[in-house]
Amino acid sequence: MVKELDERAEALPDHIGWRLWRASRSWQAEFADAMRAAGHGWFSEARAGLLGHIPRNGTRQSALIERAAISKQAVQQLLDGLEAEGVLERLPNPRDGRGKLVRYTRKGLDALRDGDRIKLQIERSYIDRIGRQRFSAMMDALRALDAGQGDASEQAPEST
Amino acid sequence: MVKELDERAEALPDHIGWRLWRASRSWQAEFADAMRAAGHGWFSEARAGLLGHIPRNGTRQSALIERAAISKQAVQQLLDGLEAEGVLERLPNPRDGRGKLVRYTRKGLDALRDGDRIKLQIERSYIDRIGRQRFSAMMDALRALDAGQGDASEQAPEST
DNA sequence: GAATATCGTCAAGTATCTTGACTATATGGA
DNA sequence: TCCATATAGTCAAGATACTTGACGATATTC
Repeated sequence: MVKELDERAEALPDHIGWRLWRASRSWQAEFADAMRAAGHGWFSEARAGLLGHIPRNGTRQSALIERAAISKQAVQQLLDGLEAEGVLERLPNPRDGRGKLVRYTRKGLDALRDGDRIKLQIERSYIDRIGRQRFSAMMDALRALDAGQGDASEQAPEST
Repeated sequence: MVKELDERAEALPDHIGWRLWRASRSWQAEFADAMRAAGHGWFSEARAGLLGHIPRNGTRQSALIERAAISKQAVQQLLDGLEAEGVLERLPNPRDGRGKLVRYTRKGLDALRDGDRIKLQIERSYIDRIGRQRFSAMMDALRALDAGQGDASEQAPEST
């Protein structure tokens, strides 16, 4: 092994963007691993990002497009995949002949239930690691930040 | 416009994973936009993720592969792109005929300097929005979380 | 009912990753 | 000194997650 000078204390980032990125990636990876381990092999982070915008009672596909910060074609492709996996289904919108409604299948709802359980487990592990007070302070700050931005959707608890 | 019942208060997520994801995405987008606006049109989030692992004094390519949590081929492809953009250069490692050293070009160092400036601007805007105390509490919690995980690299301030 | 906007789809291309196979060099003994 | 094995990097092919552009069908508006 060639160990040399470039190997000494190489300074790595420590700013809010880096920390958020690390924490987010870590959470995503942990969650996705647990979901796949729970039998939801179709789960991916991109799909999770979309599912997070689909409430349990379903939504119009066009509403989804407004919310997710990606192109409508990307939304459609993700929906295609999720529909093919049997997680979601698309129905014609009885009130708009152009539109479609997206809703969870039984399989999708099962996944949401497992997802809720896993989220609580991860949250507990975080609280164990850094303490309830620090955890709460972090959530508080993150909520406050998000409230300040607001690209449309701002609401209360639920879903993936 | 067809406004119907599915349009009422659709519950959206509010758990730590969602909040981290939102905050991280928001920061990344703001930073990348500012970088591109500053003339660094080659900048992307994936590239930023790699650059964050390259200290200002350069590194061995293989050290980079250990740090970034992606395959060596992915690292190589990102390096190919960054080298083609003239942001980085790869030199033979004089102490290891197999290896290469990665270091910033003048253009790369200029980008790092602008990046530092932009990071400070974003940080200030965050502090303005949620207050210094909440901001510090958030950083503290994020650092504590990261320290608990540790996939190798843990160090002090610097770089993208 | 004609102009315009919205909803969804199809097609094609790009960025960012993956795994597998391979070459070249280094290292650590017999 | 030579051989076995590990390490550093590359090449090729493919998957996933996006993008923009073009389009048809239905709604809305005047």
